[in-house]
Amino acid sequence: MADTRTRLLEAALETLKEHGIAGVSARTIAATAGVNQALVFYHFGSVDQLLAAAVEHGSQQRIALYRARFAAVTTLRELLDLGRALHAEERAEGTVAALAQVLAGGQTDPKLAPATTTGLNLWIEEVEQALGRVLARSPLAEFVDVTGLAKATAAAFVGLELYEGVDPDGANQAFDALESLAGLVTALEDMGPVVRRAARAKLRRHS
Amino acid sequence: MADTRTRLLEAALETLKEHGIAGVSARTIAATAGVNQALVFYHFGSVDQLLAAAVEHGSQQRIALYRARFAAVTTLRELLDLGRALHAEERAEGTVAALAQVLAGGQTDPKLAPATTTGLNLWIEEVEQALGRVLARSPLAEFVDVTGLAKATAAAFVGLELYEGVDPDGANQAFDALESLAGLVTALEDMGPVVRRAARAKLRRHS
DNA sequence: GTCTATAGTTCGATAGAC
DNA sequence: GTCTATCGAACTATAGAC
Repeated sequence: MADTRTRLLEAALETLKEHGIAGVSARTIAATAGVNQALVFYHFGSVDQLLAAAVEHGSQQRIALYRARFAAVTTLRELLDLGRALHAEERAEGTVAALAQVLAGGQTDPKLAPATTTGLNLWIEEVEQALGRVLARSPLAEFVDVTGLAKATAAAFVGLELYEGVDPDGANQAFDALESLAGLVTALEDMGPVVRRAARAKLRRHS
Repeated sequence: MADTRTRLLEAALETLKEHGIAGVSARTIAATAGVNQALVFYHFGSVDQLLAAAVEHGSQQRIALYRARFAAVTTLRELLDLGRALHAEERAEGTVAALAQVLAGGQTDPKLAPATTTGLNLWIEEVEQALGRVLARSPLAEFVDVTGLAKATAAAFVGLELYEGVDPDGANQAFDALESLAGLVTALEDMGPVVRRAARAKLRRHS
């Protein structure tokens, strides 16, 4: 059994997943952790600060588990497969769900916003590095900002996570569509130099 | 000045935007509407039911304003331009922000989930029809499920809206990257039949 | 249909015993 | 470091006057 501080951090994540940002309180978190309510304020000062710390703690914990798998990605298809596996595992575990809840809370609570950004950036960094490797040899890297694409990917990922919470079938359909869309990009990647030159010329004209 | 019922619906959206799902209550909404707190329960039975009604009300109101512009879209670039304009207008108005808040609340509140799905589906339908027109003449329509892609687009859109709330610069960067990515698809669209055949063959092999 | 008043609950946060 | 006890505030929901 971990120390009280750690138990509160993990209870905060569990409570966010179970009751949402509107349902967390010092009392509900402490009950989940099996400790007294006053300890939330002793260790973290306020509920907000506990939530902020919990999101950073959780993101770091989870990303450490995925780092090796991110590093092993070399193709777009592998990246997409990892994304879908990650989605399934994180949905069961709940860290991304908790992140999504504080992201919603951070819209109006200035104390929650920076913690959310920090937690999101941890994911974005991993996606960015994998995406950079994957796109390095494709015509895309020339015209698409990889950092921006990583941010869009992470934001979209959270949006899909929230969507799945209210419409699981729709979310599955969405993931399937994205998968076949990625197939098209892979196809473009594999094309010969003639086609790539043509694509490049077209891209220049459009950008 | 509208009737009390309508004022409560609009006050609920305003309060969701201003204070988030964790900050709405019969009292805060009634205060925004300038009416007594008890009227929330008289007209809607509970706060949850008011929120559910407000989201559907808001989505219908806003989509009616955009329907003509969605119908005018014929190319992917036009669709993306509309998406970015819509993003800016809705961010100022706040309906999508309110939808995102009940989406977060709907993860754990069974009374909120169906209303969120209904509200989201209104947007998805518009995107789906425009997307169907845009992709009809491209090789994409053969391999990508348009309905699924519309759902992914809407979910990603909400995710980006939430991301913008905590990191505006990052969100802008994400939108720019998506824009240049769409340029690549446009380029593929414009390619000659030879290239399209090659792409088609590749896609078959990968799917 | 709108208001006041109120019951009963839960909340954040602190003081103080151990 | 952890607990009990507690204050003051905000909350949902209802009863009842107008």
